[in-house]
Amino acid sequence: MVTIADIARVCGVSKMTVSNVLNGHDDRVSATTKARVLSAADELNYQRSAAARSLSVARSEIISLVYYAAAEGDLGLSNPHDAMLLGEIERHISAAGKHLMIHAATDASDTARRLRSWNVDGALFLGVLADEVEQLRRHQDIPMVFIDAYGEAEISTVGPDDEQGGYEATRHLLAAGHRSIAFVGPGASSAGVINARHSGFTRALAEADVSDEGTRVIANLTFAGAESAADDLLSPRGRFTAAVVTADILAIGLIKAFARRSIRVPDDFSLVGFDDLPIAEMMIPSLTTVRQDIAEKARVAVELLMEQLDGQREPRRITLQPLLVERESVGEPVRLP
Amino acid sequence: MVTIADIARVCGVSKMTVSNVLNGHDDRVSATTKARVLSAADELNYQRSAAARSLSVARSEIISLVYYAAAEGDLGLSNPHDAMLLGEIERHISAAGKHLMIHAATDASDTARRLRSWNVDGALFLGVLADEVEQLRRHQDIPMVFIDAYGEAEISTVGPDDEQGGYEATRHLLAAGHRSIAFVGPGASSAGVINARHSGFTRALAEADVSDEGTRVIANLTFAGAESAADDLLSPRGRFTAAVVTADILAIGLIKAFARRSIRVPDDFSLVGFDDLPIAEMMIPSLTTVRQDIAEKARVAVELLMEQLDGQREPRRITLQPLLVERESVGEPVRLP
DNA sequence: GTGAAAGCGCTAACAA
DNA sequence: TTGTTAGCGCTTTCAC
Repeated sequence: MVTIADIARVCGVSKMTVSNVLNGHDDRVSATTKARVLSAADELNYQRSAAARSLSVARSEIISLVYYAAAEGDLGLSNPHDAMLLGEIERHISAAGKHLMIHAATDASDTARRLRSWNVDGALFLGVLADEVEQLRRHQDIPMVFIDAYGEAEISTVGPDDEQGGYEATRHLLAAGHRSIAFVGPGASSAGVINARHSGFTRALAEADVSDEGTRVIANLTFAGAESAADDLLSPRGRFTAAVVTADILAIGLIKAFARRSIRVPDDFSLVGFDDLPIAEMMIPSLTTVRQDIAEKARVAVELLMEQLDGQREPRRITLQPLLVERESVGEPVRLP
Repeated sequence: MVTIADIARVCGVSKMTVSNVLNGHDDRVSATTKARVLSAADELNYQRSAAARSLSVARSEIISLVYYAAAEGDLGLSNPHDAMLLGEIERHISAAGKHLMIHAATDASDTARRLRSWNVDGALFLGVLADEVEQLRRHQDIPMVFIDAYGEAEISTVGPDDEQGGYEATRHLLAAGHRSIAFVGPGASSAGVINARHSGFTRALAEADVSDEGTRVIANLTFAGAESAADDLLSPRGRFTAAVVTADILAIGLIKAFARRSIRVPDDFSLVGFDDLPIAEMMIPSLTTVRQDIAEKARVAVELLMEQLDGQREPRRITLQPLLVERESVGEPVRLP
């Protein structure tokens, strides 16, 4: 391994001079020695040791991305949304000259330990758990930004305006003439995202003077979940003519489950999804859905983090406007026989 | 920040003793002091500095996952396959007590630089580029495992047996009675994966005494790509009755494009995909496809890497057996009018 | 403009 | 069983 000592020897200067050159402290070194050092560094293919630097300046230039994986062998990172987000985040972190570590976490203290271990400069959190933030902060008070998180804590967050998304999805169905609209999503235990979307749903119904009684249908984000939700939606037959579905993947499952029951979308039943996954466009029928701008979300998340790294202390909460993408899964209401 | 010096002071022992305790060098320390040190460490909420340790032992416990993102704003990590793989890899790396850094890379020397910077213990490569390995190794000779990579280089690799996959997909169509079968995938410039699958395709056709002349159809993995491929497949009408498609996502696009042209799958045309994405099952029709066991791939990749970290020098090439998952997208051949 | 000394937190090697 | 010394590669401080 080649160190600044090697360069110093080659150039006949001290380590300090080399260090100054390499760090751009131009005022402390003559132009000629600078050139000499630089070319020697290049010659020797020098690469600064991040660990050594980190140790001596007490900054690591590492950003951690922490995502929460439910304990049960469930791989937290398994959907296109997360993948795209991660890819975008990596770009911005790299562009800022920093390094990205990722890890799944199940509990806050373990997470804090790992962040401290590398003296991570800042962390991005993906998923739930905003309320564990205090516990985290107690151990490790570094800049943190929470993505798609809900909670009361005083933290920087980025996420879609889910209430508005739920509202717009519902308005769209109402505008198409639907009055018997279900809200399909994971159960109560789940994250605030769902609740926010549900609030928007409720608001839209209220505005239209439509009751929301008995409209909430629980469905897990699995095939089986879609199957059983389909049964719920269709019994009794004609109970609902449309549904706001909290995830495209679930809407897709529903379309499938409906097909098994000879219910066609949108002819017999209308659906609005959430996310606008790449496949939403490719489905038959293609999915009308509420889009999140993932690239924008990543950009803002990193920006908020950098802001804090630059000294900004007050947390900021950014909500991104959702966009309703109209495609083929919404039609006029039909009463089934 | 609390260091071993703090613990040493509290316990009235030397730093060395603390270090020994913390590293489990039980033979060098009495049970009682060990207990004292341990409880003090716990008390003070001590966390070892990874940077300091890395510096002193010349090992970082960092594994890098490098994936290649084409230059053009294309986010390398955007599909479920990569996301799931990444999630699984993280699990294994974490379980092994190591840390995972990820970064997109466009050229080998940049990549090498970053690996050296953190003195990364080993690296996993996702995607192409196996042939740049020599260039990488020249700069940084650490354990490396290439996932889904093709090339001549002497390296450890994990990947599906694509030739076999292509073979089985084609056999399946032949068995269903098809004789006019196309092979649809990205162009020649693309990775070896495609070529391997194509070899399997050719082999199956040859065995069945079917000519493969003019059977290769080029299609980019985009919507537009699927559209134009659909045109190619259907002109002249009836040229093909089935296709082996090198990616589920492309097969899905094709189904859609076909639908626009009133061609139904599998009634009018049969398709076999590759990957078995989660949505493959959810499509209408659900997709017959060649599955890769992603979790297994991740497991093996990490295993190969650990092997090398443990001193194993000869590279190993592991191919994973593909599994043809029969679903609804293959039917009997029909000559279109 | 340049350099020497000290120290970041840790551990390997050697003494005691 | 425990402690001392030295050093990993870098930067900060202060002197020249």
